[in-house]
Amino acid sequence: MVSEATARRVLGAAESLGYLRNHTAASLRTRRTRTVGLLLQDLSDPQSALFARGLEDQLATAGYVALTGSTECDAIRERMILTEMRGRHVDGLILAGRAARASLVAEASKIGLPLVTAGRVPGSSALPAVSADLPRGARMVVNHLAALGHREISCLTGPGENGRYQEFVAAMVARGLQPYPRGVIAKSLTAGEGRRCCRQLLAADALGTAVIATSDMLAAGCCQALAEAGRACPQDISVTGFGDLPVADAITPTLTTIRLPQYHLGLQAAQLLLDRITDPDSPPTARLLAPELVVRGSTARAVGTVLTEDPTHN
Amino acid sequence: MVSEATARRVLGAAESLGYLRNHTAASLRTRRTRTVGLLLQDLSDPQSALFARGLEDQLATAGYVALTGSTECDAIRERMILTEMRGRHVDGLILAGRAARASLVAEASKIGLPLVTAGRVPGSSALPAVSADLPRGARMVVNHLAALGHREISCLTGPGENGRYQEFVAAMVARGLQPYPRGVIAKSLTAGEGRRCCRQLLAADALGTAVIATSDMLAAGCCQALAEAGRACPQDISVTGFGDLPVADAITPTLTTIRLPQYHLGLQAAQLLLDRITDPDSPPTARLLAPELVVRGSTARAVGTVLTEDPTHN
DNA sequence: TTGTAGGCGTTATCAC
DNA sequence: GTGATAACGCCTACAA
Repeated sequence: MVSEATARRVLGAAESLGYLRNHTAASLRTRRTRTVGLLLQDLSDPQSALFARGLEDQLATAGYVALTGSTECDAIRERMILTEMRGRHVDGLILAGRAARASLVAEASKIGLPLVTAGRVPGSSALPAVSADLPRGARMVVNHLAALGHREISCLTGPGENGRYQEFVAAMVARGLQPYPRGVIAKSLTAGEGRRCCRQLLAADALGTAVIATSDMLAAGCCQALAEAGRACPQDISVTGFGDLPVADAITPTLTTIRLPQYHLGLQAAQLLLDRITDPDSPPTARLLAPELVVRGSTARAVGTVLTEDPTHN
Repeated sequence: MVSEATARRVLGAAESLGYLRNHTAASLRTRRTRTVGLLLQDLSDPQSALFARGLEDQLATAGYVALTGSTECDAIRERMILTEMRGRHVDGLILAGRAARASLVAEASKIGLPLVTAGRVPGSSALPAVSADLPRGARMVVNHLAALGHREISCLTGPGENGRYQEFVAAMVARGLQPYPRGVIAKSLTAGEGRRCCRQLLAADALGTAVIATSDMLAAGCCQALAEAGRACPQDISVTGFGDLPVADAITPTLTTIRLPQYHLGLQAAQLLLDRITDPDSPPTARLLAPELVVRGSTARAVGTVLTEDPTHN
């Protein structure tokens, strides 16, 4: 109706005159706020923050912003946050990580808003979902250790990491190994707990030649316990982590671990939600993102072993 | 005009009927969105995330939410984020950490919105501000080391940490010490760079009996370099960090460091902004929050020294 | 005190 | 195509 160039000129002039479209009024009229709600357990968790940053970046490309609510997996908080977001008429919701527990997913679904879950193992639900390929990550670790000649591998896990632990067990079984001994369970995902559990395994002489920890913090604690016990890592015992937190590169020895694509998960979650908002009837795609094996200094050949395969190949 | 109890009953009934006040319409009418903008360098930085979480919690108590924008200290991004937030009619702005550089503060001020800066050393500006008491943190570290008998103390710093470094120098001078030798400057705040710089100091035999690092990550790298060089920490050399990141508790030895009250800074920043929104003419208070010395395993008495004062007292 | 109408700034519709 | 007009849902001022 009017040439592209002219349109631009007008818009430019408007802007230089200080005009800014009133987003609030537009939202009221169009019933779209270009705002989405992000529910996660705790924004201050570094992995969550990385996810949130990815989300922010992708949403920004479409003129969207996120409202973040930390649920702490508490029903009261969840209720309040959901109410707040409904009142603010968000265009969609993202449930990330542990916050995406069944009860919340159910409650959020009832609202009838586009919904995406992130970082949860895709279940039976027919929701769009993004998550890291945990089974694959577990296989990468197990294959790496197995290729280094490790046969007696213990496993250290903690609260909320049972999914990861199960994947490790499955990967070991697939490789003809079995956890040695049964997994040890920390009370929290802290270095202190990793240290304590590792000491316990040491005392029982039940470490094997390698320890798989289901999170980097536990692995870091493990390395501390080994150091204080005078056991050399990786010469005597190999240790692996999971997550590739900043800590992985900062401990001695540097930690071999699996890098989870948190930032990328954020990008993808945003895109999936934007797609859903644009076309609510689009099929609920699930996206699985590949993790990455980062080989550093905490893994080495099992003592008295000859290499038969490439430990960096998966 | 109507009794409190009745009002409650009506509101309760309304809610149970599924009524929710339309926030958008209310905002249009009242010209208040109960939304504030948070500009920081990078939401995925764990310290920033902790701050953002504090902000979120405090804002929530007043029915406010935050829109977060990661500026990366890039002028283009800053402009876009500011425009977006103006368009969305945020009620106020918070500039946190490195994002609060002079040019942005100036540009944001022009908007004429309530403004609070956080995590920057309070300058001459007449803006409300919250920040950690860096000079005090530096004194705590220096006093701790001095009380342990350390006299030859080297200092390791990195990009963006010059303020902290200056505080350390001042604290040392105040204690009658001088940095030994001049501070070494890492190219980034990573363990790798800390390792590299520490190796350099080791090679030049210029470490002294203690190393002050201006961030935990550099300190962690330092510990790695010492371990690989066979120098015992803390028996031969003490190391201190700054920040109390998760890594501080996960390395060997555990790191003596200064805990910065990031979460609390977030709470306070939110409160200051809410005050300013309620009464724009209130005086621009500046709030200084006390850091905390966390003594762990990386500091010990300097060799051949007798304790003359309590190193945990400040 | 109680009720009602007008307007916040957009956008979408509907005549022309 | 183009231009006027109503409506989004709430708040507030003013009239009854």
